[in-house]
Amino acid sequence: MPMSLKHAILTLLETEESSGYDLLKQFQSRLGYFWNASHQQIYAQLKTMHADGLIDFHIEAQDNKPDKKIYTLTNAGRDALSDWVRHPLKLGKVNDALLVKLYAGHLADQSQLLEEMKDYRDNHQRMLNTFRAIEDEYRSSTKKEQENLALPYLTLRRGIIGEQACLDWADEVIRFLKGARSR
Amino acid sequence: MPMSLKHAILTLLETEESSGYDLLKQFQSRLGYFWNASHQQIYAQLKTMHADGLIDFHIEAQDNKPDKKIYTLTNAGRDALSDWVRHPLKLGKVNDALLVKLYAGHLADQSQLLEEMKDYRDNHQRMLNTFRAIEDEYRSSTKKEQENLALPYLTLRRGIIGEQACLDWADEVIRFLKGARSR
DNA sequence: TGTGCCATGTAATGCGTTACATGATTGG
DNA sequence: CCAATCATGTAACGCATTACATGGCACA
Repeated sequence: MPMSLKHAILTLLETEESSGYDLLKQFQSRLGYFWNASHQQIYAQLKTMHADGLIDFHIEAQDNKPDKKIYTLTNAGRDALSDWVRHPLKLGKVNDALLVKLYAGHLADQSQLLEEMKDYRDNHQRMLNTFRAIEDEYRSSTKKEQENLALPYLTLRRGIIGEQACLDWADEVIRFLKGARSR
Repeated sequence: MPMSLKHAILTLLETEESSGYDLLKQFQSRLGYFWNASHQQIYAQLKTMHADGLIDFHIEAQDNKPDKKIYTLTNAGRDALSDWVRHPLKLGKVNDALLVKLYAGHLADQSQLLEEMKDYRDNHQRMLNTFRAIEDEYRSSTKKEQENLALPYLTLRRGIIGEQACLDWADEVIRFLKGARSR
């Protein structure tokens, strides 16, 4: 069982029919933590999934805007999704360029590294803030809604815990680099 | 500036000349946290890097073992590496299949999901134990050595903090899934 | 007039995975 | 005898990135 964009798209369509553009927006906004894809990738994937009979579409005309292709799951798509959910995954691979860079950090300016770490920290701080805002929204919703969104909420928690870990680590590194500079 | 295996290999060769197999072992063991690559990928990459003049090699014969191709950095390779280190990176993309699965978790058995989360937890616990063992080694080395390994140590810290975050999150999810089952 | 959003794509290239392939040695 | 480790690769395929392309609308 390979993992791919395919299953992420099936998952989103299972909840709500969408156009390629809608999917892109979902990835960019609230699902950014767990999956990212470019519009080119999404449109290409939708095309092959349609050819494979996993999804169907109809055209929706709009006023003052281009037409949309609204995709929906077929039965085959639904089957493929629940089949995938039932199979265990391999552990995700870690390929983190920043760590490679730090490992080779003696080749760079300390102050340059420090700048890069600060940027990294800022970016993750921003992500964390976004996630916390979504969490607040969730917490102030009705009990009924909280039950419905329990699983998505757990994925959000992954985002929050993960971003906090990024910040903690970044602070450690920044502290070190500042210390090293003063020597 | 794209990131790739190339820079990870340059980084390793900068410290120590190695064969493709040696590099593989380094990725698999202590560098597992920040970069992973298969042997096929590594051999292919070494070949193109050699063609591009970034590395050189000599053959080393061994008793009772196949010959090795020992690669070293060329000046061009060294330049390419320090050049790369000087340029800022984009943020890494998050594509986490487990989160997609959890998001679509209503399509699966709760007990199946629970099993998968437990496996996930075990795997990350194992990683954390490995990293902590390396950390203990580091902490019990001489001050001189600690200074030399300060940057690699920071990458190890990323591993430790990150794995701990995985465990914390996994526990949260497991607690939830157990609760849901009893309802 | 320019920037950005809406909405869709193609083409080329690069990166990663899976399967296939060889052949010797060591240890249970 | 079987499995694992050492050591190297090829070929086919799939997934991701970058560049290129179109065209209307809204807002400053």
